[in-house]
Amino acid sequence: MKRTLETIEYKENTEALAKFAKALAHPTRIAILKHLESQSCCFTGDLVDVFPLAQSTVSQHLKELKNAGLIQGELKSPKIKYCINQENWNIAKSLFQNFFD
Amino acid sequence: MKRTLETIEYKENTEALAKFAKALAHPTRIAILKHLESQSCCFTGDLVDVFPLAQSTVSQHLKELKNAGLIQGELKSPKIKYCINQENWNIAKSLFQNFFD
DNA sequence: ATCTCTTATCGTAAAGATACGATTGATTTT
DNA sequence: AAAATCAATCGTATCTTTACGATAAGAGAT
Repeated sequence: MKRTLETIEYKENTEALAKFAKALAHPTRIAILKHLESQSCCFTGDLVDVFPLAQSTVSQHLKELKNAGLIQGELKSPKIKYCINQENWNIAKSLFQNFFD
Repeated sequence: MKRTLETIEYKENTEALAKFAKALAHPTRIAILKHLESQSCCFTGDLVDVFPLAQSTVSQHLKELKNAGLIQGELKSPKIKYCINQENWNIAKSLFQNFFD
């Protein structure tokens, strides 16, 4: 992407909100989060069974959700248990709430 | 993007939510919407003055917001007045609300 | 030590997103 | 009719995203 020379300065929460929105900007990631909400937690393999996607693709989506802070993984060898990160989830929730009035 | 052969079937609201999230997935578009909320309405030119971006770039962001249904334009020659599309705004609002419990 | 199971990461290809300048199109003013 | 104004669209370049298969990495079991 050809970037403008000057870096744009956005208000405090604008970038945070955009970052969360970006994490939610794919139906598979929405579905993963819905699944985690209903199950409270689950393993990567469970998701690979649910979606007709390659294991590597699911793993990549999980990585993005993790980078956005919306989920966290815990090693339960040999599996990894993923859960919602409640703290950041609540932050995202209030950011969206405030945004929509 | 190398697409999978079978089209994934998501639940009713999953794609709609992802579509709205995608529209919000850029700080400039968040800022535009915030501006429209505070001003109730504004012209393209106003936004070009606010952001250090080319006129064509701002226009492109407006187009995406319009395609997502979050805003609508009205010709007030020779300008175009953009406003929030309240109906769809409320739909987006409730989708996010439900999603975050 | 080797094998198995599970998941992350690497390499890669195709499509999409983001930015710009230049041009076009529509309307209003001169 | 010509000029000016405003915003959309076109053409283009670059970066990012999304997908896959293949490989690596970690822990537990044999």
